[in-house]
Amino acid sequence: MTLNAPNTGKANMTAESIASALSLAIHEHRLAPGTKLGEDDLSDIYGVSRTTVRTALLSLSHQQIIEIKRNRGAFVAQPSLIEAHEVFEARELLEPRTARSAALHATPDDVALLKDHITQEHAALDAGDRGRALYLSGKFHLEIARIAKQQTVADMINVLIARSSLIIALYWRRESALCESQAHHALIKAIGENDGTRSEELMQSHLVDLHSALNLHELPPVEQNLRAMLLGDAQR
Amino acid sequence: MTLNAPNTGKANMTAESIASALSLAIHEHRLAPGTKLGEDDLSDIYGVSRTTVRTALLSLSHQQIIEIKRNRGAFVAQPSLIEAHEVFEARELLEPRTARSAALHATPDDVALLKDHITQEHAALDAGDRGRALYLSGKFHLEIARIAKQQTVADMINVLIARSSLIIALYWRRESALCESQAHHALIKAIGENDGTRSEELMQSHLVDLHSALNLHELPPVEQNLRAMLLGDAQR
DNA sequence: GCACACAATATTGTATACAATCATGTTGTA
DNA sequence: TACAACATGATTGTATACAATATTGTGTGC
Repeated sequence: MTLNAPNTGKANMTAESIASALSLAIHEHRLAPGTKLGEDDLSDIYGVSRTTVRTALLSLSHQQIIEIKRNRGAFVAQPSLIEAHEVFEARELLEPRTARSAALHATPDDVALLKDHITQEHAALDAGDRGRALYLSGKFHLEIARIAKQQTVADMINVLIARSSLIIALYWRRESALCESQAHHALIKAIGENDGTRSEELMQSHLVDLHSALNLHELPPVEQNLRAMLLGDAQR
Repeated sequence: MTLNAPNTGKANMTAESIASALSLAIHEHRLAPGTKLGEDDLSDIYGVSRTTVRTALLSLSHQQIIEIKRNRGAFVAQPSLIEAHEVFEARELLEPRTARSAALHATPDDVALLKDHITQEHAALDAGDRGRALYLSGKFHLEIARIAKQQTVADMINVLIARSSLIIALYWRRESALCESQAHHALIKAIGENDGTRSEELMQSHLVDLHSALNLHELPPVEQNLRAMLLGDAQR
């Protein structure tokens, strides 16, 4: 298993850093939806007591990144198709107008930071690290909320982005990983020109685009997947 | 201190029920912003170990209802003025369009439920229980999100409502507690007529109205309050 | 008498121990 | 052989014990 976060196993592992490490691993699709997160395993891996692990898991469950089933343990969340739609609908409520606000607030430094983000994302893609590219792509959206100076909305978007990553793991249809790069470039341009209206429009259409790239008819939860795996695709 | 939730001190107190009890107490302004929530006190009150209390507190801190300061304990949150504006801005992003959606989904039963909510709220006001009336008023907004069948957005609104209650405790200006009753009645009417556009407009103006009822120049955090309490209002 | 340092106390943070629950493997019986 | 009841092991839930940190009280030196 690949849980090698930056400081795995080292000392000074707080509940927060463990939560971050797990969150990153899930973001980057190193941990698949449905994966069991045993407390003993994690306490061994990170060298802390189960108490600390449980705090971290509780934190992640509040972000709906993992699901804690009573007396059965923690599992990487498997958003249903309904939840998937809800998440993208929520993003469509929050992000377009946040992008407008960001465009009005953005300084040249902000724009440079966004460009740097895209550069890193491309570098990750070139290195074949799709997971990291996806993570950085999410951070791009979060950065826009930060520029808009709206921490409360940024926090909500952050959670929605994490859940989006799980949704993409389960329901993504398109093959090309580059498909959104154009949208992000156009957004940067509009934000750099302090064009609020255009930024809002671009964000809106970008999100609709992402939303429409979901495979709406796939049956995701493990049980159904098990069916498919055992009976072959014909039964789906 | 008045922490007498429905089943205070009784058996079968889970972390969740403790969190609910505390959340309700904060909602109803029985616990003021800044109040220290000592772990030993709570474990005595509810008859559980500190472990259970801590999970409850952690849950509330994730909703930003309380603030946990490392090595110093948990306190009822004291949103800053900036946060106050952010919370209402976020609500203005989410709730109007959710109200529209609710209007399109609403069944007669839903409308009856909303009316019942208002009746209860009036009853609480007549009984002089302003705290409970405020709580019910918040639940009214949450109910609309539920009718819209958007759990993800409903969860976010739920958190924002709780924080709004704290904000009202700190920054509320108006005297009349009835001021929003009209707005809620109008909303029910529009939703009952399945008039999405009007519902959205009404919710928007209702939120703007609430937002504008905040005292923008009040200095809230305890430190300043302490100054005021010790030096008198002249120093503010 | 005042400020600073130090000690005592109280409270939180973390680890460990025990209890409860669930999953699984075994055995007995029809 | 098939099924059910039971026993075993593993894993989570809760409580307690210990360590670390912050707060408060006291004393000493100037």
